[in-house]
Amino acid sequence: MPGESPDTAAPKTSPELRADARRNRERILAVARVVVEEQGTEASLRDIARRAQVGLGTLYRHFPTREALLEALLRQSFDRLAARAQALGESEAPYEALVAFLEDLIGGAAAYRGLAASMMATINDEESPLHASCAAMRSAAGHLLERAQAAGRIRADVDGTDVFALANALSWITDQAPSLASRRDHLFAIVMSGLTARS
Amino acid sequence: MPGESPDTAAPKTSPELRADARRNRERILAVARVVVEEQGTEASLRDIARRAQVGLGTLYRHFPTREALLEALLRQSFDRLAARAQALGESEAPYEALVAFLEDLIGGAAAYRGLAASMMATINDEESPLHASCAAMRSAAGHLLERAQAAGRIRADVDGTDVFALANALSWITDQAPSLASRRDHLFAIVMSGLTARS
DNA sequence: TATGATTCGGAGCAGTGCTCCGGATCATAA
DNA sequence: TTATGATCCGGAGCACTGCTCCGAATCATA
Repeated sequence: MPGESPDTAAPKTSPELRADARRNRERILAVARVVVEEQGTEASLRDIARRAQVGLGTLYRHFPTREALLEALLRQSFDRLAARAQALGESEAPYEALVAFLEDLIGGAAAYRGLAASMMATINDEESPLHASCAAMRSAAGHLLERAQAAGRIRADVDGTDVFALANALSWITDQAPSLASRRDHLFAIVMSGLTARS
Repeated sequence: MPGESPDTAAPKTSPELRADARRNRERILAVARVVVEEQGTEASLRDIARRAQVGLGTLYRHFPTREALLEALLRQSFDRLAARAQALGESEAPYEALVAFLEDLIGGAAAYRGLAASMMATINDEESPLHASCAAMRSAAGHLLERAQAAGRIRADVDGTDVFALANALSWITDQAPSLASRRDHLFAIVMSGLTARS
């Protein structure tokens, strides 16, 4: 039988999950979304497995690390943000486009407590599953920044990482002290004012 | 004996620890300082007890909560910062005094990883042992802010909590991404620029 | 030196992340 | 339809965490 069907026996790159596996994967994701919303990105994985009526091993097989699970939860949001940046890149108002994108980014980071920290961690950790999709979004956003700088609206001595870090830092403030949530827009305006180029 | 010496027999507010207790307390603090420097504010308390050659119960008796231990580690720094704010309050340059204080605050928060988060937590948690000493420092700093605002150098629509949150957020950035440590002063300048009053 | 209050130390409980593998489940071929 | 074998599941188990509790050791005092 060695020569029978070498091609069909070849390692499949996307192995078409078995029916039960597919079901479990989706249940885990659905439950994870709820639990992470409740407990933040540091939610108990055991709890997620329990509430998904799935063994702990099953969860770890589908999502080997916590970041892998987060990535599955967030990929859609990242792609949406990247697309948003792309769309805003066609806009005629560079500064306003950047502001609109950052508002979106900061608002998105508020979805899960601890998300800002997770995103910051991807800056240095190239191995993180979150790194790729997050970096893609950051690079798309980089265009908006450069355009606003070229238009003379944003000071030239900042880069995309600076702005990304500041945006996450603002999200973090609300994470830590929910009582400051009402100040978020105000603090954002202050930071934007600091980023503005002076003549 | 009721009338003998009611005062000396009265409940002692600071119960003069026993000799061995005093020794242990100091050893724990010394070790904790090292371990927290290594592992951050989330350091393993068991590890601290082990390295202090002390039982876990002993550690918990002297410091019932993690915050209590942190408070003991930080009280001196808080007092120093409060005194610094007081001293700078006499200065003739309100804006420069505020900047100097904030630089000191941010630099201090860099001592332990996670410290910025711990300080932010005290804003809402009045029960935290850190709350009192931290609030004292904040109020001392409040004067510096008001003076800079009265001098027309800082915009009037921010309060002490806003500035405190922004300062901690800057410390947090370095916490999360040590690679951005070199940008800290730059990011601080940007935020200060945002806080500056425009004519 | 004996007594009694203080303090110590770590066993124990419930939780966490993560690994590993015997057994159940599914797809497929007969 | 049934048997076979690859795939996937589930949870016991390990090492760690924070925290409590109480018998035993230690200290101060009479």
